[in-house]
Amino acid sequence: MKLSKLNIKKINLKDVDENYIGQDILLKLGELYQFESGIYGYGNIWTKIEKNVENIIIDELDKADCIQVQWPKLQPKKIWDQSNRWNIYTKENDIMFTINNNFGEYGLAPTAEECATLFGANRLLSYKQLPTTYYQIGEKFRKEIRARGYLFRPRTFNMLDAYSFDKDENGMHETFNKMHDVYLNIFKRIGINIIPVVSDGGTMGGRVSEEFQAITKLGEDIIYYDEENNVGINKEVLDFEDKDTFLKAFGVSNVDNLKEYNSVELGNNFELGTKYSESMNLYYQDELGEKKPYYMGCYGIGLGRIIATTIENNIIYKNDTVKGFSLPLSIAPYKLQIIYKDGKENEAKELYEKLKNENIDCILDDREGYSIGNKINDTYVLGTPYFTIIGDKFDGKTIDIEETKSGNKENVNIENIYNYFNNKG
RNA sequence: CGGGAAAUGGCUCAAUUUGGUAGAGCACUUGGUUUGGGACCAAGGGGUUGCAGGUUCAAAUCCUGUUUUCCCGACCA
Repeated sequence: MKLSKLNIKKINLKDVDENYIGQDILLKLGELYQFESGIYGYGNIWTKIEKNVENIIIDELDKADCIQVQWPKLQPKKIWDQSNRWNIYTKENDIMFTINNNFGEYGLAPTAEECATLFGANRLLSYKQLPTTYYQIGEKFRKEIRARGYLFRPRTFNMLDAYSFDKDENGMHETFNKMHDVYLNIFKRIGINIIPVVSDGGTMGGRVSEEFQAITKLGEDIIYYDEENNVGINKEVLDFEDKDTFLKAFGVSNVDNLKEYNSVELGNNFELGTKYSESMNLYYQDELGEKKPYYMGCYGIGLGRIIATTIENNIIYKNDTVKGFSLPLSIAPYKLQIIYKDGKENEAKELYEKLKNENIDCILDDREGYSIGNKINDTYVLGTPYFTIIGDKFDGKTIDIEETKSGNKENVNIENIYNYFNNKG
């Protein structure tokens, strides 16, 4: 990427919203655009971060034998009637955007249990094909009563949603536990500290649902976290449970170990049981040739929330003033920003081309009329984790690479840059 | 839906109390000097003050209505 082509706006860091610094920076750059409350457009930076997050998710899910598919965002009313959820979603909860014209009546997908169940049941005819998990990544629509916090709670957002089919309850538990591990790997690779949180105490000792929470002061949720046992409990849950028994059941040995944090829910998994299979009348045949309902689970991750959380949790300050933010290498759209002094354009371009050929995503700051200081500072504003300056001292063999987050500099041989980033990733 | 705040150039805001030619900083355009951690000089463009109505000789300013945005709450399979 040549920075002259990105067309980012010059911004004044004194003007940014102090509550949501990172997202407001992107908004002021023009890298996010608000069309209406809760409805946003995404620029190149956000889009590329999201692609990187997606690729990690896809990689981990595929390793776990999950199947990537796509279902419509425009969903016919009749399939929601089939599961008896149309009235719930359009009236009781009133969370679904609907379209009604002479063509028919539709809902804009807030989730996809109906599609998944129909799609799965059409081809999973025998117990031999179970368990199977399908997943998709795409836009979801929800009539949130109050959108807030930029991409923390918007009305349309990109989400991973996976749906598992098992032949019985035990199988469903196994799949649920497997997905728990897969999710932890995903968040680890993305670079987010995640806390699995008990969010439903319906069945003592059995997790029928769990949330994946990240600690951030901007979160709307409050969790109690037992660091020693790596267990979190949502505050809401404790309000209506027998505390002591409940906490013990989930491995909290000492109530004093619990610390209170603000957090945001990045993922949520549920054991659905036979709810959809039975309400929609969809079955498979077991070993004895008998009709049996699928035992299902669903697993969601909000991509926008992951990015918003990552950005807001990695704000860079210097001398108590905001400089920008720094993205983890694993999801940064560009790993290195190349800055050069007047007269070093050719050397810089040569380096840029070389790194491009080695598949290291980088930004060449080829804008004219900007001082070195301007260019350095824009590295922070774009979240690029590393930058280098091709200046008078450049010897053609090595470059100084500075990490924006720490300010640490390392002298790296140009021939070793690929390994340099690879070892960190 | 209840409570609160706000709406003035691309951004952040002033002028509203006490009605009287709509301003600043940043951004943008042109020319010049700068260029290693958010430089400077000069010239310039851009706003029917969210919308509608009313009061007045005169409305960004007063009155009524309306829309939108943000915050707190309720809500969030």
